[in-house]
Amino acid sequence: MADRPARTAAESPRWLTEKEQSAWIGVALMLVELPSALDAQLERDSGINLFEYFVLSRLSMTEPDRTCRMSELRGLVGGSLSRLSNVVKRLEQRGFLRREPDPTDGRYTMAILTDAGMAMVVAAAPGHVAAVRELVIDSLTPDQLTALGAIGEQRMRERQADQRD
Amino acid sequence: MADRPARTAAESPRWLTEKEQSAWIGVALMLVELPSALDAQLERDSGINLFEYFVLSRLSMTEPDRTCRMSELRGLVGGSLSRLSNVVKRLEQRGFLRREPDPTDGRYTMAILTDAGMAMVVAAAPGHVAAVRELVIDSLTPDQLTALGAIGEQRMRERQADQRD
DNA sequence: TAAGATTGAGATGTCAATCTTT
DNA sequence: AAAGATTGACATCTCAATCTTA
Repeated sequence: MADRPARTAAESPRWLTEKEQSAWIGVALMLVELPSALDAQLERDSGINLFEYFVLSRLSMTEPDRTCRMSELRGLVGGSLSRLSNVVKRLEQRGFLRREPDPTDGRYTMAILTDAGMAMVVAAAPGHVAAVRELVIDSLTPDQLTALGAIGEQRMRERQADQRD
Repeated sequence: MADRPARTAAESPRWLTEKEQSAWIGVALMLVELPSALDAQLERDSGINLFEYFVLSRLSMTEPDRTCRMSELRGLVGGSLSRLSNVVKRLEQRGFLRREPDPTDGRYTMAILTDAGMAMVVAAAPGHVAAVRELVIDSLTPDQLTALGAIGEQRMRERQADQRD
């Protein structure tokens, strides 16, 4: 993911410094391991995966009626619209949310959290939060948390610009 | 992924504070978006995905002979051994590495980077490094980089303990 | 025609079961 | 029997093509 290949002469993009490289390798490992670990906890304890939880959780926070257009929801959870569409279909089949065309403009689809979906989020949250604490938050110093928060915010801002699908 | 569900009374695990929550949502978004973005660049420019690149890259750094047991390599790249096995099989079929049983102990499999594999890493690295800079490193302050590095390192240490498969 | 959303085919990841060597 | 590695079945993600409404 990072790392210069042994050594080569000609091409010189700005290689990573030692410090950058070791930081990046750590991040890369985190990218590989964190999702699996959080997936495993949720799957085991609640029967849903991380992305499904994230979708339900974000939807549960939309005011005032836990309802949201697919394209807005995509903005809240990241990833592609087709991925979201697949996941939402699965969640609908399991009764955690339902979809309705937007009365205002039939091109939009509204995703609406059901009571069962809300119950699922409420039931799954404690275990998930505990895992997030254990694997990430509680191992950070206040300064690190601040830094991470800033990184995250920036990421969220950049995301606005993107388009996929 | 984080976030308390509206509000509930009884169960009180240590919920995330406002600050923790927004930091975590940012990280969660990063977990969703970064791999796709890096995957896309590598796939487009070099025909391999992020995890494949990571495997080849880490193998290219093993001294002195770019050779490594599967189980050691798994430690270098994270993830499960079966995932690694699948990826290595694909990379072998494409000629980027080969596998041989360890002469010392037939239970081990050695993964050996071929010249073609080395050439692939060398060719793919500049574009990948540029993407890593653009999407991560260059948008961080020195403090943030330090923090991220610390998180990563810790992750690497914890990983040692894990066992999967 | 364009925007939003969905679908289907193919690639990849996961989990449990299996195989090989010790 | 145990360790290391692989396999196969199934779930999920991605990309391109399609469908619907405006």
